[in-house]
Amino acid sequence: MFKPAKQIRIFQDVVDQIQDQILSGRLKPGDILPSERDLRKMFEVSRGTLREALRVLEQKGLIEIKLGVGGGAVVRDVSTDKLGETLALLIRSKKISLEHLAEFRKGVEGDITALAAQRATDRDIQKLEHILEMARKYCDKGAKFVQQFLEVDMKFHLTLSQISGNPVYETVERIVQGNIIPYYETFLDMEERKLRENYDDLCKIVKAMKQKQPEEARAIAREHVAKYAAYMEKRKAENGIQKN
Amino acid sequence: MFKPAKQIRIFQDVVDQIQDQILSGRLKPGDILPSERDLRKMFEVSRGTLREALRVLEQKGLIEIKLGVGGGAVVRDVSTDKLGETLALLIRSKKISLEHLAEFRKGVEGDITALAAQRATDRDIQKLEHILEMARKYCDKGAKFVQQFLEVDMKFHLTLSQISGNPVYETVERIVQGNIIPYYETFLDMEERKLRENYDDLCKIVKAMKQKQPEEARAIAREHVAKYAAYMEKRKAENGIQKN
DNA sequence: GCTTCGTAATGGTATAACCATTATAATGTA
DNA sequence: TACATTATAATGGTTATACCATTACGAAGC
Repeated sequence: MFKPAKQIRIFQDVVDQIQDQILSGRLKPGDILPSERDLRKMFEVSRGTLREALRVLEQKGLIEIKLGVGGGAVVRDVSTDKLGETLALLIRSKKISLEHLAEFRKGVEGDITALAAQRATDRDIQKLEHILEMARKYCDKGAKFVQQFLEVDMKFHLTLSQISGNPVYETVERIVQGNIIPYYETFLDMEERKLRENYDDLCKIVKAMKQKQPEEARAIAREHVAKYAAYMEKRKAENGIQKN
Repeated sequence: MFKPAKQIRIFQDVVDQIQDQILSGRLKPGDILPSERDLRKMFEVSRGTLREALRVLEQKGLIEIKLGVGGGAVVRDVSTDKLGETLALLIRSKKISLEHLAEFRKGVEGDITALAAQRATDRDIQKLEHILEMARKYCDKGAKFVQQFLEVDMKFHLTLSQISGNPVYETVERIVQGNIIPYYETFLDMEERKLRENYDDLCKIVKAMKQKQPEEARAIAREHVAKYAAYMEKRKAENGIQKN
């Protein structure tokens, strides 16, 4: 019937107030909040309580703290970093396996590619072809440049997600890549044949996009991801056996 | 060449130590950490510093604090709650629109349904048919039971994500639903005809699943979501005009 | 055997002091 | 004058201590 008359935790009230100011846009990225000692007076709380509130806001990714004179809490642009961090926690705690993530990526990458194929401008295609050129360069240089090749491959897919025009896909792509890559990076000794195969896939995707065939592009992208995941899984298994 | 000799922020070291214990499984969900005063002594830090560390861990969703005797920091099961909260921040800060989220959902829901169609056991189908029954009940009762019907619809899709066998999809489904529903709930006056149409879609999905036709199921699911989103967008627009 | 109430453990808050870092201004030097 | 050096003060980071609020548990009383 009634709500408790007061907040149980004062610092939570401080968090809410500052967060509202940021999300409503009254505090913009780059703005610097008053010093802890000044804020303390405004909110009429102790410095410890205020600092607990700042820790929460910092952890939420809404502010970052700078030291020294003129330092303080700087309002950040709300970003997707924290989403990635939380996902990493889920992976580390074995709630989510890399196989599951790879399967998810297969679907998402397909959707992204199909959308991109529908919406790509000539300029977008040019951008992709430029990336393809770089990919080819590293591909020709042989197996020693796997690292660089894979970075370009990453860039390719990230660009596709941008072309899709949907920030959700862009975010998801970033998060998934950021969490899959580090785990696979141990097995970077990809054969040159595989590299070439990978490169050919990318070319086919761009070709399908040019011909405005979204479903064709989707199918290639799905296969592309599936092949990559399967190969990495194989290597992982081999490596696991070696360890015993 | 060299890293700084010490952590700049002591509480961060405390956070890392406790987090490692949790993620490695040495601290399990339900375990209670020593009291602040005891932890303070173990880490050899002040209580304020320790509390800042606890705030960070709490915000990460790794612990929750209980008051009173026998209270303290209880280790939580690493969950997906925080992912949803962060996404909510992105929506509130206008980085992501509901249209974008709906488009994303269309793709994901399709993938989920296709996977579920491949992997559903007889028991899974039974579960879905039981949900369908409830949906039909509310559907027959007419437009006054929209709220209940939509809850069942939600349950249906969540169950599909479970059947898919991939926790990533389950997580994504939960997050997306948790963020789309509240924004649409304002326009709950759905017509009975729409309700029936919605119900028919669900039936068709189950039918396709029974016949082991994943691609058919995918197509229906995609259309289903698209229709729903379009309808809600229409209502939102109407409502927006009324407000002027 | 049940209720009531006191007690102690524990998280939440406040205050005051000091340390570490850093931008800026003051000072010194070529 | 121009540049390097040093002092100063602002600001976040940490510590110590005390007190308040909440809550489980057991003792006292009915």
